[in-house]
Amino acid sequence: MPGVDPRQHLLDYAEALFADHGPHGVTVREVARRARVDPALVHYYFGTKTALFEAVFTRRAEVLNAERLRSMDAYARRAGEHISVEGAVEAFLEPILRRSVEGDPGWKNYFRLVALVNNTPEWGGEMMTRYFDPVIRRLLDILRRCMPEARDVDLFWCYHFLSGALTLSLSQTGRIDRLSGGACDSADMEALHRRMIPFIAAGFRRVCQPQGEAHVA
Amino acid sequence: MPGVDPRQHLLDYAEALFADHGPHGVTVREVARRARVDPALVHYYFGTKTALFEAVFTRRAEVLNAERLRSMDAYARRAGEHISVEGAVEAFLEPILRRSVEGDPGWKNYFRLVALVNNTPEWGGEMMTRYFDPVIRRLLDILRRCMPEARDVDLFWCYHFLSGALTLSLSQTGRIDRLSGGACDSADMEALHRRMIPFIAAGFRRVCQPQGEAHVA
DNA sequence: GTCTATAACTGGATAGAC
DNA sequence: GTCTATCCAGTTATAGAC
Repeated sequence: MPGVDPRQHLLDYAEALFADHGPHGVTVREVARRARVDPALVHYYFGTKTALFEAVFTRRAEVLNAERLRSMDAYARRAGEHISVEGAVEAFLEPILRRSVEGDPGWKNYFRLVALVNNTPEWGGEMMTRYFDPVIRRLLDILRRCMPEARDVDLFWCYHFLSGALTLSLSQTGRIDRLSGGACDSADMEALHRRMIPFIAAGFRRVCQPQGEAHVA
Repeated sequence: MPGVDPRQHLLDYAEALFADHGPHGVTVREVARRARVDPALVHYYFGTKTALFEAVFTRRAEVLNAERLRSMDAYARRAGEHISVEGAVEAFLEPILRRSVEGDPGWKNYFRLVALVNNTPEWGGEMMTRYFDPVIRRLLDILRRCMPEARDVDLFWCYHFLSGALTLSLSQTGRIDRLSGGACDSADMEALHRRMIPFIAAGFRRVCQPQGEAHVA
């Protein structure tokens, strides 16, 4: 393979395999075989299998986090006083949903991996915190401005529901396709986007702002 | 261990380990070691590691599904014309949340395992469908009566959000504890219950019944 | 039913030639 | 940087004694 960085090449295949089977379900040899790279080179580049896993997780996290912070800042500036729960959630999710809609297979694999990690006790609590907390705090800051009377514990729990709904939707298990007998397509990220924002925003309002539920911005 | 069924005993320890690390992260030897049972007996009782995993998953699914169907039927009878989205979701979730509140460690491990499976492409689509679809169809039947104008695709997507929010909440990764700096306790299933029902019900209404959002039952 | 022994194999990791 | 050869710990699974 001329002109290809073998390091990035390995990360791509490791990402896809880790997303399907989880780190324990993947062997270094299998990653190397798929990438048509010698198994010993995986250790040359990354040292250990665990380090390879961390490298996969880090690579896109940094790109994504930076963009999500920009997206929320831009929204807050743009909206000014007319800030809304829908707008905040939209700004938080947009960088993820846009990449999903665009269909880049690397990003789709990455999101499946995040979903798996998020729901696995062995890594979930620690890794998700380490990589994504700053972005979430920014979202909650904006939501506090929309709902000044919201209690922090309510905001945290509602974010937890958002996180679960989002990661399952990104995990692409084909679940909703089977459940609906083909009426829904788990790869249709446009359909997801249209429903997810109002669903989540309505939930936040109901729990965090029980009195003011009626006035939708 | 006198008077203990070694089969159930093995299932308990396998359940706990599978829930923590996923099937690939667990060895038959480790299950046997924890259960203080000879490794060869695992094969004697269950045949293969995969069969052990299926046995773990099946054992409680049957108990739980039967009770969830009863719970929803009882609610539909009791509520009659005054059926509500909140009530339907509550009836659907009650058998799960009650067991979580009661704190039986076996059930808590099982719920963590379901969360992990739900978000792993390797098994998620197939196993969740095979075990849980009848219960979900019953929920959607009741919701259709609450929201006659709801479209099926909307109901399926909203259920998907419910499923993601629920399984992440049951996965007990300690995520929300860290995120909230200790203000929330992921093991506090009462706190979960109080917020989850209104959050999910509001989301369903907003997406499936955009016109009638104002009149809460 | 239970345990010992072992077959047959695969895993991560490395030393060292090129 | 790349690849061959290999170490060795650990894997599922089973045969066969008790």
